[in-house]
Amino acid sequence: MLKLSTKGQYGVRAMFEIARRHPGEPVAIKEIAARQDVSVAYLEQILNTLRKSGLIASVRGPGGGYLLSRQPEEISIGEILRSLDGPIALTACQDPMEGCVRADGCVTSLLWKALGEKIEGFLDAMTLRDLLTGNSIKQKQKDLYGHKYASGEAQKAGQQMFFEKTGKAGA
Amino acid sequence: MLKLSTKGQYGVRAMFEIARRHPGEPVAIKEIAARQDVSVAYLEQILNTLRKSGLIASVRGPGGGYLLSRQPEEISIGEILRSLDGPIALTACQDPMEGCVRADGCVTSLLWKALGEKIEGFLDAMTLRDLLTGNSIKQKQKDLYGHKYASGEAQKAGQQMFFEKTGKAGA
DNA sequence: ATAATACTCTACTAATATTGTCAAGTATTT
DNA sequence: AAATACTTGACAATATTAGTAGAGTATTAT
Ligand code: FES
Ligand code: FES
Repeated sequence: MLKLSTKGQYGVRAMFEIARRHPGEPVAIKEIAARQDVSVAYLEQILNTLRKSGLIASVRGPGGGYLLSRQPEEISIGEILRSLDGPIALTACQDPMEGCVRADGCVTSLLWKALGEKIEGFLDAMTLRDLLTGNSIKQKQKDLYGHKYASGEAQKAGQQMFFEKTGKAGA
Repeated sequence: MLKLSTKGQYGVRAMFEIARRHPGEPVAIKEIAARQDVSVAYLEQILNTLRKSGLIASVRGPGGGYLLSRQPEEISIGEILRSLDGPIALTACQDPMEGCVRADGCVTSLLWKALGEKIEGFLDAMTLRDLLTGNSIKQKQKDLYGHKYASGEAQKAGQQMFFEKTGKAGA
């Protein structure tokens, strides 16, 4: 249960490949496809979406490819996944597009909401930079757990979110 | 993305209905169906699975129905969901049944693993008792966040899990 | 210019998983 | 023995995911 789409997974891995060379030469789609063992056609679809979301930029012509639009520490995993798979919506009731009439009287509503925010908090706090430095994942988790944050963007996503960001399922 | 199946959702709500009357008379499937607005046939399927997992027991004959097998504080949401939808497996690589050869060389592996454990920790720490008391969800979250746990079962699921439970994707 | 390289876009199909229904059967109690 | 209620397995409808195909556009090196 709670499966992540391959699109999302490939997207994150592709972004990682692009981030590896940042700042530097554009990364060709062909190269990413080879490294990550995904078809070029499928990757095109994915990168195209990411480009439209403004996370990457493309350079055409020979020697062209993709570049990060921002610094690695300014691109969170959460953003990448949302761009490709839409917002996290554990249940139909939590989906901003659908909403639920009963929400107030429903016990599980709070439960799913809390979980959703917890997940989103994690994904928004984790950036490409964290992936690049690799071993920082464990450290970061410890930080998250111990109530402190390591990298810039993260502060927005942590503690505050858990208690203040309530405008989501309200509909 | 990261949708929870209706099966899982209905299952949790059904368990909640059963827990409401605990300890006491068995709860008829018909009653649950009416309260939660789910078809009897679908619920039968769900409750049957839960019974086989040992979370509930059934009483036959007139006046029969379903009862909790354990105390509400001993039944976690995580257990309910795993029973109905199988283990949490964000990616194929994290799935205990599949595993991944590349796991060691893959950056995102740690990421999904960490997220999966975070989710599982949350779901295992949350019990039917918490749903019954309702307002404790917020409090519990605060507890979780602040590094302490409120109810029995929870201790197993929290801090330890984040740093020690590593046998999952190892395959 | 023009060929080679590389990104862009839309549509479509195949596979899979989810969601839920149906019907016949078994057990228990009044 | 009749009513109630759980039990089981098969199956159909639907939705989503995953991935392919192919035609097209832009850019640059020569
Ligand atoms: S039924 Fe919509 S929030 Fe529970
Ligand atoms: S490809 Fe299997 S862990 Fe990354």
